Amino acid sequence: MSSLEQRCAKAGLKMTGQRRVILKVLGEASDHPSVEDVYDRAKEVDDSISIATVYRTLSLLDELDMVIRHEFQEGYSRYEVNDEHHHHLIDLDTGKVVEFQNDELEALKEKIARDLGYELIDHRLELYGKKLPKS
Amino acid sequence: MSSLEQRCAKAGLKMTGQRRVILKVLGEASDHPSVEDVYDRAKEVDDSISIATVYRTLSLLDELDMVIRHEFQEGYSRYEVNDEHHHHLIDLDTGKVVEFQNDELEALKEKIARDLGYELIDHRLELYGKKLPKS
DNA sequence: AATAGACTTGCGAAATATTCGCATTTTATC
DNA sequence: GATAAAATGCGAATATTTCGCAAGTCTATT
Repeated sequence: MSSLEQRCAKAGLKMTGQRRVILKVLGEASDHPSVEDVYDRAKEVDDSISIATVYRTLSLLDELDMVIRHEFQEGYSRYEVNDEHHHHLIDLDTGKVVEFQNDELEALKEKIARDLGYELIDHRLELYGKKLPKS
Repeated sequence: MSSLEQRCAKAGLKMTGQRRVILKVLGEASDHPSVEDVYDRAKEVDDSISIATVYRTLSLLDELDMVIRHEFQEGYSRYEVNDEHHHHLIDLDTGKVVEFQNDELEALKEKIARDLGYELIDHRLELYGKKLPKS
């Protein structure tokens, strides 16, 4: 049983064939698949799966905080498994997504929120850039 | 002629009654109106205006960099005039949007992008928080 | 291993947000 | 004022996501 399946069980979700497939797809994805992407990959394993189930499952996983839903200004959502905290830099020429993490940034965000009188619950940061010529 | 109208003229856009109304609505907004909001406010001035025109105008203004389009994870877009650079903290209890600016943050973002080998073209940062009890 | 009952699924329809085609109107320019 | 290009309104089309419901499946309990 995968770690994702365990977390689902702990949340009281029934482990159906469709959910197992979707969790497998998510666990194996190294990109940030859209709902359609997840649907396509899941269909390769179980052709009978419906896109409504993919939507419903991803919503559930999002509520459980097991995945992160992104809206990279494309008009649709992309998902990734929520394990290590990080942010994204989107290459404006290729669409490639680079992940990064920065402790100084984390501290600064906390401080900004606190200074505004707020407890920081969540946040999102996206950088959009173009590749620099190698120097 | 408002400053927004001037910028439109400079871009070669024709100044129609509808555009004038939409620009006025945007210029007077102190919140972050959705397309529907802009449409409603514009209709109070000119009842014949169509929502398609509002969509088209906002898209144009976005391309011209005269407005900023936000997607605060609500399933629709909100707009604001692009004057002073700033970011947003969204109050999770009330939905209120607090604007802020932080130079240290700006410098850090530039540095992160550069270290990853990218020129920073654009970025977005949103903090989501809950109000701290006054101490 | 049969059963109950709640949960889940697939399907198509519906809801939402946004874009588009096209005939008509308006604008800026001459 | 005539002209060409641009903009508008309308309704239809698209795209993404949600929903209702009948049928199927899972888990716990006999």
